[in-house]
Amino acid sequence: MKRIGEVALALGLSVDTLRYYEKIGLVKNIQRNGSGVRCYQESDIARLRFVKRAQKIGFSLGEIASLLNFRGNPQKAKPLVRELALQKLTELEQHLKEITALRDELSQLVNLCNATPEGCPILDSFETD
Amino acid sequence: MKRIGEVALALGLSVDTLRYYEKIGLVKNIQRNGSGVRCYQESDIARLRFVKRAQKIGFSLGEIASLLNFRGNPQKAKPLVRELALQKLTELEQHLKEITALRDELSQLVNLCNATPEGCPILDSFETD
DNA sequence: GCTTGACCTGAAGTTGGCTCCAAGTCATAA
DNA sequence: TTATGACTTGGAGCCAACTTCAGGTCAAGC
Repeated sequence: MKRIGEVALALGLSVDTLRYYEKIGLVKNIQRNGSGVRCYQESDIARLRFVKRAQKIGFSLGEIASLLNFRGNPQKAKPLVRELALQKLTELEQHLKEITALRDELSQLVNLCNATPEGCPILDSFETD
Repeated sequence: MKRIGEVALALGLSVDTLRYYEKIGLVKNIQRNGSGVRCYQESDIARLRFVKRAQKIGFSLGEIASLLNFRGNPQKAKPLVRELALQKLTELEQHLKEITALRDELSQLVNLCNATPEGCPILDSFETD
């Protein structure tokens, strides 16, 4: 039965973020004490850890909401979760390719810049087709 | 002397984007005809191509504005541009590392999922510390 | 003369994930 | 008893890079 400040500290989230997660329905039915103060149960905190971990993997809060809904029914969930994970994996691979290409191109420009005594080959490269 | 629609089509940008670029000062002093219609000169279009190319390299519009200002003075610009490019390169490398780590972790989860006949190891992985 | 379509403007809305604010309640410590 | 500090709320603000909207002008074609 932790209060919001303790939970925030424990999880490395801000209290505003915790309230925001509640507002968008990512965590639900947080108990309140007589004064209206949120009292997080262990299960709520586990849910929040789930959110954090899934977010770190690259899922959006919307996708995490889906994952959390799947959680109630693991048998039904398996293929759906697998599909979501595969799709996310594809996105990451694509993202990776694009960034690698950018990195290589920029790296080449910087090398060129080192090798060129005057003028600015980086700016020049933007000028020509 | 092209009109905004032609330029948009030629560059693969929307007319709204072109007007937006003008609003934020990324392109300046676009001529107008008697009716107030924008008339883009070749130099304006070159500038826009510069913007597109720099954006593709991963520079933000703000950074591109700086680059464009440098352009007037290539000698002075060189070290500044080099520094900006190096910094961007570092960012890209960092980004690359993070995404690779995510990719690997998710990939492992999907493999585990393939190898596990029942239950959902992906969801399970979010549950435990 | 009327319609169509491209253009104009300033302002507001969108996205995701927070972050901050003002104004108020409540329990505890000095 | 009063001051502190953690909590409450609804709502606004933030970021980038657009996108959409409402309402208006203008030139060309039928």
